[in-house]
Amino acid sequence: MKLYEELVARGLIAQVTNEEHIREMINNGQATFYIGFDCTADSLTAGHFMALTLMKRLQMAGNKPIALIGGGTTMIGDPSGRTDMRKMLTKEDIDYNAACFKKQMERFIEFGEGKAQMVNNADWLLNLNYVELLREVGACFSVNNMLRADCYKQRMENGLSFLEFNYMIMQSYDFYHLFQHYGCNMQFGGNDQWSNMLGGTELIRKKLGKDAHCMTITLLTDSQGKKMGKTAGNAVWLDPNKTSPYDFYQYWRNVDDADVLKCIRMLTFLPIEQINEMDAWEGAQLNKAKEILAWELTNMVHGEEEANKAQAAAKALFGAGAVSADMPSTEIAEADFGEGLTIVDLMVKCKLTGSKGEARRLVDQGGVAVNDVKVSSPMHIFTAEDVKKGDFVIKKGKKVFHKVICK
RNA sequence: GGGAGAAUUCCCGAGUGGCCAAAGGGGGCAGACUGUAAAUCUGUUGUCAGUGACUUCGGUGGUUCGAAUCCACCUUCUCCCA
Repeated sequence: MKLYEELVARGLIAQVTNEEHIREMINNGQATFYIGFDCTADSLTAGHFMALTLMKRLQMAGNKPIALIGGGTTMIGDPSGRTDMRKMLTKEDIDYNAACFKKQMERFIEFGEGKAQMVNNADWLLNLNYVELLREVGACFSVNNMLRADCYKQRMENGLSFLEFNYMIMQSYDFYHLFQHYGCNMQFGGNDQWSNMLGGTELIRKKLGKDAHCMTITLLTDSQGKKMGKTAGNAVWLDPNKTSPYDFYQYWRNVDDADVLKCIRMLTFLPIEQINEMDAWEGAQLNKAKEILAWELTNMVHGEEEANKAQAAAKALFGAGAVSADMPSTEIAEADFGEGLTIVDLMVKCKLTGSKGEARRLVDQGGVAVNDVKVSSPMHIFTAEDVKKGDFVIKKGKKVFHKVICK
Protein backbone atom coordinates (compact mmCIF):
# COMPACT_ATOMS: atom_id res chain seq x y z
CA MET A 1 0.00 0.00 0.00
CA LYS A 2 1.36 3.38 -0.96
CA LEU A 3 1.52 6.30 1.39
CA TYR A 4 -1.47 8.21 0.13
CA GLU A 5 -3.64 5.13 0.20
CA GLU A 6 -2.48 4.41 3.69
CA LEU A 7 -3.32 7.91 4.85
CA VAL A 8 -6.79 7.49 3.44
CA ALA A 9 -7.14 4.09 5.07
CA ARG A 10 -6.17 5.57 8.38
CA GLY A 11 -8.75 8.27 8.00
CA LEU A 12 -6.18 11.01 8.21
CA ILE A 13 -7.02 13.01 5.15
CA ALA A 14 -9.77 15.57 5.36
CA GLN A 15 -9.42 17.79 2.30
CA VAL A 16 -6.97 18.11 -0.56
CA THR A 17 -6.62 20.66 -3.30
CA ASN A 18 -5.93 18.17 -6.06
CA GLU A 19 -6.12 14.53 -5.19
CA GLU A 20 -4.46 13.06 -8.27
CA HIS A 21 -1.56 15.40 -8.15
CA ILE A 22 -0.98 15.08 -4.42
CA ARG A 23 -1.18 11.33 -4.51
CA GLU A 24 1.43 11.28 -7.22
CA MET A 25 3.67 13.68 -5.37
CA ILE A 26 3.72 12.17 -1.93
CA ASN A 27 3.77 8.58 -3.07
CA ASN A 28 6.92 9.31 -4.99
CA GLY A 29 8.59 11.40 -2.38
CA GLN A 30 8.45 14.57 -4.43
CA ALA A 31 6.81 16.80 -1.91
CA THR A 32 8.52 19.40 0.16
CA PHE A 33 5.85 20.23 2.65
CA TYR A 34 5.43 22.36 5.69
CA ILE A 35 3.31 22.31 8.78
CA GLY A 36 3.03 25.39 10.91
CA PHE A 37 3.00 25.39 14.69
CA ASP A 38 2.00 28.51 16.53
CA CYS A 39 3.77 28.75 19.84
CA THR A 40 0.94 29.73 22.12
CA ALA A 41 2.20 27.60 25.03
CA ASP A 42 5.48 26.29 26.32
CA SER A 43 4.82 22.72 25.25
CA LEU A 44 3.36 20.87 22.32
CA THR A 45 0.11 19.05 22.92
CA ALA A 46 -1.48 15.80 21.90
CA GLY A 47 -3.08 17.74 19.08
CA HIS A 48 0.28 18.72 17.66
CA PHE A 49 1.37 15.15 18.04
CA MET A 50 -0.86 14.04 15.24
CA ALA A 51 0.71 16.59 12.92
CA LEU A 52 4.12 15.32 13.94
CA THR A 53 3.22 11.73 13.16
CA LEU A 54 2.01 12.85 9.77
CA MET A 55 5.28 14.59 9.20
CA LYS A 56 7.05 11.41 10.04
CA ARG A 57 4.92 9.28 7.76
CA LEU A 58 5.61 11.59 4.87
CA GLN A 59 9.26 11.74 5.69
CA MET A 60 9.48 7.97 5.72
CA ALA A 61 8.13 7.96 2.20
CA GLY A 62 10.91 10.23 1.08
CA ASN A 63 9.23 13.59 1.25
CA LYS A 64 10.95 16.59 2.76
CA PRO A 65 9.34 18.09 5.84
CA ILE A 66 9.66 21.64 6.99
CA ALA A 67 8.50 22.38 10.50
CA LEU A 68 7.53 25.99 10.68
CA ILE A 69 7.59 27.59 14.08
CA GLY A 70 5.17 30.46 14.17
CA GLY A 71 7.30 33.02 15.96
CA GLY A 72 5.79 35.68 13.72
CA THR A 73 2.22 34.47 13.34
CA THR A 74 1.86 33.92 17.06
CA MET A 75 2.29 37.66 17.43
CA ILE A 76 -1.06 37.96 15.70
CA GLY A 77 -3.04 34.96 16.90
CA ASP A 78 -5.11 32.67 14.73
CA PRO A 79 -8.82 33.37 15.11
CA SER A 80 -9.85 30.18 13.28
CA GLY A 81 -12.72 28.48 14.96
CA ARG A 82 -12.41 30.51 18.10
CA THR A 83 -15.17 32.51 19.65
CA ASP A 84 -12.92 34.88 21.52
CA MET A 85 -9.64 36.60 20.94
CA ARG A 86 -6.48 34.94 22.11
CA LYS A 87 -4.51 36.48 24.88
CA MET A 88 -1.74 38.56 23.40
CA LEU A 89 1.64 37.09 24.08
CA THR A 90 4.79 39.09 24.52
CA LYS A 91 7.72 38.67 22.21
CA GLU A 92 9.69 37.09 25.05
CA ASP A 93 7.03 34.51 25.78
CA ILE A 94 6.83 33.58 22.14
CA ASP A 95 10.59 33.17 21.82
CA TYR A 96 10.64 31.00 24.90
CA ASN A 97 7.77 28.86 23.64
CA ALA A 98 9.40 28.50 20.26
CA ALA A 99 12.53 27.17 21.94
CA CYS A 100 10.47 24.64 23.90
CA PHE A 101 8.73 23.47 20.74
CA LYS A 102 12.00 23.05 19.01
CA LYS A 103 13.37 20.83 21.72
CA GLN A 104 10.32 18.59 21.73
CA MET A 105 10.19 18.23 17.99
CA GLU A 106 13.80 17.27 17.81
CA ARG A 107 13.09 14.30 20.00
CA PHE A 108 10.58 13.07 17.57
CA ILE A 109 11.66 14.02 14.10
CA GLU A 110 15.13 14.02 12.70
CA PHE A 111 16.39 17.37 11.60
CA GLY A 112 19.54 18.17 9.70
CA GLU A 113 21.15 18.03 6.32
CA GLY A 114 18.91 16.26 3.87
CA LYS A 115 16.41 15.56 6.63
CA ALA A 116 13.72 17.71 8.09
CA GLN A 117 14.22 21.43 8.36
CA MET A 118 13.01 23.83 10.94
CA VAL A 119 12.28 27.44 10.20
CA ASN A 120 10.75 30.28 12.12
CA ASN A 121 8.47 32.72 10.36
CA ALA A 122 9.57 35.46 12.69
CA ASP A 123 12.61 35.61 10.43
CA TRP A 124 10.66 36.99 7.52
CA LEU A 125 7.41 38.26 8.96
CA LEU A 126 8.71 40.61 11.59
CA ASN A 127 10.62 42.76 9.16
CA LEU A 128 7.89 43.25 6.64
CA ASN A 129 7.14 46.78 5.67
CA TYR A 130 3.47 47.59 5.96
CA VAL A 131 2.98 49.58 2.80
CA GLU A 132 5.12 47.28 0.72
CA LEU A 133 3.22 44.28 2.01
CA LEU A 134 -0.10 45.87 1.23
CA ARG A 135 0.96 46.59 -2.32
CA GLU A 136 2.65 43.28 -2.89
CA VAL A 137 0.29 40.92 -1.12
CA GLY A 138 -2.74 42.84 0.03
CA ALA A 139 -3.74 43.55 -3.54
CA CYS A 140 -4.13 39.82 -4.15
CA PHE A 141 -6.74 39.29 -1.48
CA SER A 142 -10.40 39.98 -1.75
CA VAL A 143 -11.91 41.07 1.51
CA ASN A 144 -15.25 39.84 0.28
CA ASN A 145 -13.86 36.36 -0.06
CA MET A 146 -11.98 36.47 3.17
CA LEU A 147 -15.08 37.41 5.07
CA ARG A 148 -16.79 34.41 3.65
CA ALA A 149 -14.05 32.08 4.89
CA ASP A 150 -15.17 29.40 7.24
CA CYS A 151 -12.57 30.12 9.84
CA TYR A 152 -13.99 33.57 10.54
CA LYS A 153 -17.58 32.48 10.69
CA GLN A 154 -17.79 32.16 14.43
CA ARG A 155 -16.10 35.46 14.86
CA MET A 156 -18.47 37.35 12.66
CA GLU A 157 -20.92 37.16 15.52
CA ASN A 158 -18.64 38.09 18.36
CA GLY A 159 -16.36 40.47 16.61
CA LEU A 160 -13.05 40.10 14.89
CA SER A 161 -10.23 42.56 15.26
CA PHE A 162 -8.25 43.74 12.30
CA LEU A 163 -5.17 42.24 13.88
CA GLU A 164 -6.59 38.75 13.76
CA PHE A 165 -8.18 39.30 10.40
CA ASN A 166 -4.66 39.56 9.03
CA TYR A 167 -3.68 36.15 10.28
CA MET A 168 -4.73 34.59 7.01
CA ILE A 169 -2.52 37.02 5.10
CA MET A 170 0.46 36.15 7.25
CA GLN A 171 -0.03 32.45 6.85
CA SER A 172 -0.46 32.84 3.14
CA TYR A 173 2.71 34.85 3.02
CA ASP A 174 4.51 32.04 4.83
CA PHE A 175 3.59 29.60 2.15
CA TYR A 176 4.53 32.07 -0.56
CA HIS A 177 7.87 32.62 1.10
CA LEU A 178 8.60 28.94 1.61
CA PHE A 179 7.55 28.18 -1.92
CA GLN A 180 10.09 30.60 -3.28
CA HIS A 181 12.97 30.08 -0.90
CA TYR A 182 12.65 26.48 0.17
CA GLY A 183 10.97 24.87 -2.79
CA CYS A 184 8.04 24.05 -0.59
CA ASN A 185 5.17 22.84 -2.77
CA MET A 186 2.68 21.65 -0.22
CA GLN A 187 1.18 22.62 3.09
CA PHE A 188 -0.33 20.39 5.71
CA GLY A 189 -2.40 21.34 8.68
CA GLY A 190 -5.46 20.66 10.74
CA ASN A 191 -8.72 20.86 8.93
CA ASP A 192 -9.54 24.08 10.73
CA GLN A 193 -6.67 25.62 8.77
CA TRP A 194 -8.17 24.96 5.38
CA SER A 195 -9.13 28.52 4.50
CA ASN A 196 -5.83 29.91 5.72
CA MET A 197 -4.01 27.35 3.65
CA LEU A 198 -5.97 28.08 0.53
CA GLY A 199 -5.00 31.70 0.95
CA GLY A 200 -1.43 30.62 0.37
CA THR A 201 -2.10 28.66 -2.78
CA GLU A 202 -4.11 31.56 -4.16
CA LEU A 203 -1.31 33.97 -3.44
CA ILE A 204 1.24 31.75 -5.10
CA ARG A 205 -0.95 31.37 -8.14
CA LYS A 206 -1.59 35.08 -8.41
CA LYS A 207 1.95 36.21 -7.77
CA LEU A 208 3.91 33.47 -9.48
CA GLY A 209 1.40 31.77 -11.71
CA LYS A 210 2.31 28.43 -10.21
CA ASP A 211 0.42 25.68 -8.44
CA ALA A 212 0.98 24.77 -4.85
CA HIS A 213 -1.04 22.31 -2.87
CA CYS A 214 -2.54 21.74 0.49
CA MET A 215 -3.93 18.89 2.37
CA THR A 216 -5.63 18.89 5.74
CA ILE A 217 -5.69 16.28 8.44
CA THR A 218 -8.91 15.19 10.02
CA LEU A 219 -9.20 16.69 13.44
CA LEU A 220 -9.12 14.05 16.11
CA THR A 221 -12.53 14.24 17.70
CA ASP A 222 -14.28 11.85 20.02
CA SER A 223 -17.62 10.21 19.38
CA GLN A 224 -19.35 13.30 20.73
CA GLY A 225 -17.59 15.47 18.20
CA LYS A 226 -15.38 17.16 20.73
CA LYS A 227 -11.69 17.68 20.12
CA MET A 228 -9.60 15.06 21.80
CA GLY A 229 -6.43 15.65 23.71
CA LYS A 230 -7.96 17.60 26.51
CA THR A 231 -8.96 16.76 30.02
CA ALA A 232 -11.29 19.11 31.79
CA GLY A 233 -10.30 21.88 29.46
CA ASN A 234 -6.61 21.28 29.98
CA ALA A 235 -4.46 20.08 27.16
CA VAL A 236 -2.63 16.81 27.33
CA TRP A 237 0.95 18.01 27.03
CA LEU A 238 3.93 16.25 25.57
CA ASP A 239 6.22 17.80 28.14
CA PRO A 240 6.63 15.22 30.92
CA ASN A 241 6.77 18.00 33.48
CA LYS A 242 3.36 19.25 32.49
CA THR A 243 1.70 15.89 31.87
CA SER A 244 3.55 12.99 33.41
CA PRO A 245 4.13 9.90 31.28
CA TYR A 246 1.79 8.08 33.64
CA ASP A 247 -1.00 10.60 33.15
CA PHE A 248 -0.33 10.63 29.44
CA TYR A 249 -0.65 6.87 29.37
CA GLN A 250 -3.81 7.02 31.45
CA TYR A 251 -5.40 9.57 29.15
CA TRP A 252 -5.24 7.16 26.23
CA ARG A 253 -5.97 4.16 28.39
CA ASN A 254 -9.29 5.81 29.26
CA VAL A 255 -10.64 6.84 25.88
CA ASP A 256 -14.17 5.80 25.01
CA ASP A 257 -14.80 2.42 23.45
CA ALA A 258 -16.10 4.21 20.41
CA ASP A 259 -12.84 6.06 19.88
CA VAL A 260 -10.08 3.51 20.50
CA LEU A 261 -9.79 2.11 17.02
CA LYS A 262 -9.97 5.52 15.47
CA CYS A 263 -7.13 6.67 17.67
CA ILE A 264 -5.03 3.63 16.95
CA ARG A 265 -5.58 4.06 13.27
CA MET A 266 -4.80 7.74 13.20
CA LEU A 267 -2.04 8.03 15.73
CA THR A 268 -0.01 4.87 15.88
CA PHE A 269 2.34 3.35 13.36
CA LEU A 270 1.00 -0.16 13.76
CA PRO A 271 0.51 -1.88 10.40
CA ILE A 272 -2.92 -1.28 9.06
CA GLU A 273 -3.58 -5.01 8.64
CA GLN A 274 -3.09 -5.51 12.35
CA ILE A 275 -5.46 -2.66 13.11
CA ASN A 276 -8.09 -4.07 10.81
CA GLU A 277 -8.01 -7.27 12.82
CA MET A 278 -8.73 -5.35 15.98
CA ASP A 279 -11.75 -3.86 14.30
CA ALA A 280 -13.64 -6.99 15.17
CA TRP A 281 -12.93 -6.62 18.86
CA GLU A 282 -15.82 -5.92 21.13
CA GLY A 283 -16.72 -5.29 24.72
CA ALA A 284 -14.08 -5.99 27.29
CA GLN A 285 -11.66 -6.96 24.59
CA LEU A 286 -11.45 -3.31 23.70
CA ASN A 287 -9.66 -2.85 26.96
CA LYS A 288 -6.76 -4.62 25.38
CA ALA A 289 -6.91 -2.23 22.46
CA LYS A 290 -6.78 0.71 24.84
CA GLU A 291 -3.71 -0.74 26.44
CA ILE A 292 -2.05 -1.02 23.07
CA LEU A 293 -2.98 2.51 22.15
CA ALA A 294 -1.72 3.92 25.42
CA TRP A 295 1.54 2.03 25.26
CA GLU A 296 2.25 2.87 21.64
CA LEU A 297 1.72 6.56 22.11
CA THR A 298 3.61 6.79 25.37
CA ASN A 299 6.43 4.94 23.72
CA MET A 300 6.58 7.42 20.87
CA VAL A 301 6.38 10.49 23.03
CA HIS A 302 8.31 9.49 26.12
CA GLY A 303 10.32 6.48 25.04
CA GLU A 304 10.04 2.78 25.66
CA GLU A 305 11.29 2.85 29.21
CA GLU A 306 8.71 5.37 30.33
CA ALA A 307 5.98 3.55 28.47
CA ASN A 308 6.81 0.31 30.22
CA LYS A 309 6.94 2.03 33.56
CA ALA A 310 3.60 3.68 33.04
CA GLN A 311 2.05 0.44 31.93
CA ALA A 312 3.50 -1.49 34.85
CA ALA A 313 2.31 1.13 37.30
CA ALA A 314 -1.17 1.09 35.84
CA LYS A 315 -1.38 -2.67 35.82
CA ALA A 316 -0.19 -2.93 39.36
CA LEU A 317 -2.67 -0.36 40.61
CA PHE A 318 -5.70 -1.50 38.74
CA GLY A 319 -4.91 -5.14 38.78
CA ALA A 320 -3.55 -6.53 41.97
CA GLY A 321 -3.70 -3.31 43.91
CA ALA A 322 0.00 -3.71 44.40
CA VAL A 323 2.27 -0.76 44.73
CA SER A 324 4.63 0.31 42.05
CA ALA A 325 7.67 2.50 42.33
CA ASP A 326 6.62 4.45 39.28
CA MET A 327 3.43 6.09 40.37
CA PRO A 328 3.31 9.79 41.12
CA SER A 329 4.57 10.52 44.60
CA THR A 330 5.22 13.31 47.03
CA GLU A 331 7.95 13.46 49.63
CA ILE A 332 7.15 15.00 52.95
CA ALA A 333 9.75 15.71 55.58
CA GLU A 334 9.28 13.92 58.87
CA ALA A 335 9.34 17.23 60.69
CA ASP A 336 6.32 18.41 58.73
CA PHE A 337 4.23 15.67 60.26
CA GLY A 338 4.55 16.93 63.79
CA GLU A 339 1.86 15.17 65.77
CA GLY A 340 0.47 13.77 62.54
CA LEU A 341 -1.41 15.17 59.60
CA THR A 342 -5.05 14.74 58.74
CA ILE A 343 -5.93 12.99 55.52
CA VAL A 344 -7.17 16.33 54.28
CA ASP A 345 -3.82 17.98 54.89
CA LEU A 346 -2.03 15.14 53.22
CA MET A 347 -4.15 15.36 50.13
CA VAL A 348 -3.58 19.07 49.82
CA LYS A 349 0.15 18.60 50.28
CA CYS A 350 0.17 16.02 47.51
CA LYS A 351 -1.83 18.38 45.31
CA LEU A 352 -4.49 15.73 44.97
CA THR A 353 -7.05 18.42 45.60
CA GLY A 354 -7.01 22.15 45.20
CA SER A 355 -8.40 22.97 48.59
CA LYS A 356 -9.09 21.44 51.95
CA GLY A 357 -12.79 21.77 51.41
CA GLU A 358 -12.55 19.66 48.29
CA ALA A 359 -10.54 17.02 50.13
CA ARG A 360 -13.00 16.96 53.00
CA ARG A 361 -15.92 16.56 50.62
CA LEU A 362 -14.17 13.73 48.85
CA VAL A 363 -13.55 11.87 52.07
CA ASP A 364 -17.13 12.44 53.21
CA GLN A 365 -18.36 10.99 49.96
CA GLY A 366 -16.27 7.91 50.42
CA GLY A 367 -13.92 8.64 47.59
CA VAL A 368 -10.63 8.33 49.42
CA ALA A 369 -8.73 5.24 50.51
CA VAL A 370 -5.30 4.69 51.98
CA ASN A 371 -3.68 1.39 51.10
CA ASP A 372 -7.09 0.21 49.94
CA VAL A 373 -8.77 0.98 53.24
CA LYS A 374 -11.47 3.58 52.92
CA VAL A 375 -10.85 6.66 55.02
CA SER A 376 -14.03 7.40 56.90
CA SER A 377 -13.31 10.75 58.48
CA PRO A 378 -11.65 13.86 57.08
CA MET A 379 -10.06 14.27 60.47
CA HIS A 380 -8.35 10.91 60.37
CA ILE A 381 -4.76 11.49 61.36
CA PHE A 382 -1.74 9.81 59.90
CA THR A 383 1.62 10.07 61.56
CA ALA A 384 5.11 9.84 60.14
CA GLU A 385 5.23 6.29 61.48
CA ASP A 386 2.13 5.29 59.53
CA VAL A 387 3.75 6.49 56.38
CA LYS A 388 7.09 4.90 57.07
CA LYS A 389 5.66 1.53 57.99
CA GLY A 390 5.49 0.44 54.39
CA ASP A 391 4.14 1.82 51.16
CA PHE A 392 1.62 4.52 51.77
CA VAL A 393 -0.71 5.02 48.84
CA ILE A 394 -3.61 7.42 48.76
CA LYS A 395 -6.30 6.50 46.29
CA LYS A 396 -8.55 9.26 45.15
CA GLY A 397 -11.60 8.07 43.37
CA LYS A 398 -11.00 5.04 41.25
CA LYS A 399 -8.18 6.13 39.07
CA VAL A 400 -5.90 8.50 40.88
CA PHE A 401 -3.15 6.97 42.97
CA HIS A 402 -0.49 8.85 44.82
CA LYS A 403 2.28 7.62 47.00
CA VAL A 404 3.43 9.51 50.06
CA ILE A 405 7.03 9.16 51.11
CA CYS A 406 8.33 10.33 54.45
CA LYS A 407 11.92 11.50 54.54
C1' G B 1 -17.41 60.91 15.11
C1' G B 2 -22.96 60.24 16.96
C1' G B 3 -26.43 56.92 19.41
C1' A B 4 -27.94 52.26 22.00
C1' G B 5 -26.47 48.18 24.90
C1' A B 6 -23.24 44.49 27.43
C1' A B 7 -19.42 42.73 31.14
C1' U B 8 -21.90 37.59 36.83
C1' U B 9 -18.56 32.03 39.85
C1' C B 10 -14.73 26.73 35.04
C1' C B 11 -18.36 27.83 30.56
C1' C B 12 -23.35 29.41 29.08
C1' G B 13 -26.81 32.15 31.65
C1' A B 14 -30.67 34.09 35.55
C1' G B 15 -30.47 37.73 39.17
C1' U B 16 -32.19 45.13 39.11
C1' G B 17 -31.01 47.41 47.17
C1' G B 18 -31.36 43.14 52.23
C1' C B 19 -34.34 36.27 52.02
C1' C B 20 -27.30 36.13 47.22
C1' A B 21 -21.75 32.33 47.79
C1' A B 22 -25.69 34.07 43.90
C1' A B 23 -31.44 30.09 40.07
C1' G B 24 -30.98 26.78 35.83
C1' G B 25 -28.07 24.17 32.33
C1' G B 26 -23.29 22.40 30.68
C1' G B 27 -18.73 20.68 32.28
C1' G B 28 -15.83 18.73 36.47
C1' C B 29 -15.37 15.55 40.78
C1' A B 30 -17.24 11.52 43.87
C1' G B 31 -20.79 7.22 45.02
C1' A B 32 -23.78 2.99 42.87
C1' C B 33 -23.47 -0.06 38.38
C1' U B 34 -19.14 -1.76 35.22
C1' G B 35 -14.46 -3.48 31.64
C1' U B 36 -9.60 1.92 34.39
C1' A B 37 -15.47 2.33 28.70
C1' A B 38 -20.34 4.37 27.61
C1' A B 39 -25.31 5.10 29.31
C1' U B 40 -28.17 5.74 33.78
C1' C B 41 -29.33 7.18 38.82
C1' U B 42 -27.51 9.89 43.40
C1' G B 43 -24.49 13.41 45.79
C1' U B 44 -21.26 17.49 45.15
C1' U B 45 -19.02 21.86 42.77
C1' G B 46 -15.64 29.96 46.28
C1' U B 47 -11.96 29.83 50.68
C1' C B 48 -11.12 28.93 55.77
C1' A B 49 -13.07 27.22 60.09
C1' G B 50 -18.04 22.38 61.25
C1' U B 51 -24.10 25.35 62.58
C1' G B 52 -20.10 30.92 61.65
C1' A B 53 -16.45 34.08 59.28
C1' C B 54 -14.04 35.82 54.99
C1' U B 55 -13.18 36.99 49.61
C1' U B 56 -16.17 37.05 44.84
C1' C B 57 -20.46 39.45 40.18
C1' G B 58 -14.92 44.08 34.31
C1' G B 59 -11.81 48.36 37.20
C1' U B 60 -11.69 52.67 40.59
C1' G B 61 -14.30 55.76 43.67
C1' G B 62 -19.23 57.24 45.72
C1' U B 63 -24.53 56.96 47.77
C1' U B 64 -26.66 53.75 51.70
C1' C B 65 -27.36 50.85 58.15
C1' G B 66 -26.76 47.44 53.81
C1' A B 67 -24.72 47.07 46.71
C1' A B 68 -23.90 41.85 41.74
C1' U B 69 -28.05 45.25 41.89
C1' C B 70 -28.14 52.75 42.45
C1' C B 71 -24.52 57.05 40.87
C1' A B 72 -19.71 58.92 38.57
C1' C B 73 -15.47 58.01 35.93
C1' C B 74 -12.41 54.37 33.42
C1' U B 75 -11.48 49.73 30.49
C1' U B 76 -13.07 46.13 27.00
C1' C B 77 -16.73 44.30 23.69
C1' U B 78 -21.41 44.22 20.65
C1' C B 79 -25.15 46.62 17.70
C1' C B 80 -27.21 50.88 14.80
C1' C B 81 -25.94 55.56 12.11
C1' A B 82 -21.63 58.17 9.57
